[in-house]
Amino acid sequence: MTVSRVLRNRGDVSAATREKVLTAAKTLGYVPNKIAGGLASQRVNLVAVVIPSLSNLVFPDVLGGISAELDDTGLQPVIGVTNYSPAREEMVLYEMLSWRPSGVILAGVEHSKASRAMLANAGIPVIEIMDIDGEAIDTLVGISHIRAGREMAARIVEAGYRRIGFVGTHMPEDHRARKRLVGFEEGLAEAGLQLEAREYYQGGSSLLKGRELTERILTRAPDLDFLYYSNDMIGAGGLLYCLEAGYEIPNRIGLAGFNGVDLLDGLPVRLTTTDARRVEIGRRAARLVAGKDAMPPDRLIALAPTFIPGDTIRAPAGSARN
Amino acid sequence: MTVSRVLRNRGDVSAATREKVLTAAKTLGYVPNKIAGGLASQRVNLVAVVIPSLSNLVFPDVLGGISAELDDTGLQPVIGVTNYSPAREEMVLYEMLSWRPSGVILAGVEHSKASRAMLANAGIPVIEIMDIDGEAIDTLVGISHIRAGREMAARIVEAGYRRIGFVGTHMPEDHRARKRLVGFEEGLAEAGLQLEAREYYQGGSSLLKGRELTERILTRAPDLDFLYYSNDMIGAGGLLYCLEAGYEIPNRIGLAGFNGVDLLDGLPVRLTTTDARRVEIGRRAARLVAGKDAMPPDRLIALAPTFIPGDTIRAPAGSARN
DNA sequence: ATGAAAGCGCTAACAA
DNA sequence: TTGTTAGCGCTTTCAT
Repeated sequence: MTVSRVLRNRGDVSAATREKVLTAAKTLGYVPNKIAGGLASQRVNLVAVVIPSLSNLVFPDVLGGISAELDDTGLQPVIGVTNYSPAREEMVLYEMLSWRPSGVILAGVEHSKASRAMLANAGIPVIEIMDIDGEAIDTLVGISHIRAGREMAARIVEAGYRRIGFVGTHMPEDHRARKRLVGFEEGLAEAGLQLEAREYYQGGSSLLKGRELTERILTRAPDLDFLYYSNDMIGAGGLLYCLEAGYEIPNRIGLAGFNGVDLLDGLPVRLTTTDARRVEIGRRAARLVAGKDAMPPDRLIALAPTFIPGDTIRAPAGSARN
Repeated sequence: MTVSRVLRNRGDVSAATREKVLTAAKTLGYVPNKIAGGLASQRVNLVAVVIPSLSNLVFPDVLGGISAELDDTGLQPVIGVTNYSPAREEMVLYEMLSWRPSGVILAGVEHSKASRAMLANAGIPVIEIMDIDGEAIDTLVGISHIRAGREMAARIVEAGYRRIGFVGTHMPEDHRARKRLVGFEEGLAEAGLQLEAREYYQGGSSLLKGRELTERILTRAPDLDFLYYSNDMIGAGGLLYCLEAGYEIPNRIGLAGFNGVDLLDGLPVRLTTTDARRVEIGRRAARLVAGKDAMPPDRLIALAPTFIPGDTIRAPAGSARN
């Protein structure tokens, strides 16, 4: 009926009736039923966004990018959280797809067979974000974490460090952290080096974890001259520990994290890290599902992880000191 | 038809046909259409959760509580973000209510008239969380931020501090931060004191902001002996600044934040703060919408903000030192 | 234990 | 420019 036309600004409606309908709707407190609308039109203005965690500082940034880019499109993000569990991811996807969203944005390229099948058959754009080291279901937007790890290794070696340790999460399902470590070790190997020590932890990242792990690894392997952390939060904890313990940074020991979170900008010393391009990844993914950008012909948008020097790594050997 | 019965484990279905349907569904990659289902049944397993921000460390915790408690109920949270804008909140609510969720959980008690009307007429449980200083639409779950501010003032005065400054956000729409300050000033007034200086900032909280503001306020008012921050993140930044600047903490100057985020646990010195009971608030709200708990007769679940002593406040005058 | 049929509140196509 | 009508894919009720 005409009401529908008015509420959706569709078709020709006289200004008079338009006005009438609008005021009637307002006074009645009418809220249209999108369930019926969606059923009738076979279209729904929702974009499913599936991420592993909200407490990880990384994902709010991605969501920010998505949300900013979706804002003027009439599309609405719907967020699902998997807690890094493939089984949960499958459930969440099933739930979300049963609402027939107009697109899916999900973190990572590792998914259960059933999840992949669901997504491939959904008949909607599926953008896998954050990580491009893997096989796309539809389209990938992200950085190579292998490359990020490898590049950091190169910088560290170049700066003259030789006895290098790693501190990171032991979550088999955090594939991006795992790939960074793989790339990192490859990078070291190219220079004829290998990791001297590793320290793993479970659960969320916090300054405290970073401290504890750093103390532990330096107790076990006191002659380490560099520590690579799997994220900035534990890296910052390690940094605080080293400062207190009196290590001279970056000469006696260097440190690097990963992500480039600006929350931590005010630390006593700026932590060396890699910007994971989180906001940009969110934006690009959203632009694709919104149809603002055309799908890339090779189904891939690869961004470059960006090295952030900070103060916890020496200048490369042979370079001018500033 | 029978298929529907199987997929929802309803009614009597023979094990044989049941099996048949299930395998057929799996091989076809069938995903039921909840839009149609929702329209037919007039029920939908979604709970709308509306919060101001995701980058604020507070809300992921609340969401964690909600999600944990909803997990075994078949209900799914759908998250909407308002960026502290009442207009956006109205839009988000409109969108969400048009999907006829089975409940709404939203942060704060300040909403536009239209928002209140929508929610009141939705005919579903509406739980306003975080803040109980205001008029409920339906039911409130949270802490009194006025009380939180007032109690912190009492502790500070009791510990013998007298020249007190405040560092906080200047967001007119962050009502909880505003109320804490109101309560704080009331608390000071009861002791015959008033704030000696204030420093406001805009935008997100970070360590760096905390540093800068602290330097600024201490430059303007060098004889302050206590700083109350509107959250832990800027409090931590201030703490780092004071440590570096050589202030003796907590004797020369004391510091306190708000929230009790454990992300920051590993700071060189533990920041005095107030636990805002975020996870518990999320849990209780979720239990209400899920029907696990009965609605409280007085439409209010008031939790107590919990003082966390930390190391940045002196022991109360006259108490035994430990 | 299974099938048949009505109808949820809209949209889209068509008629007036 | 406005009104009419037939579904959208399920759930619910009733009949078998």
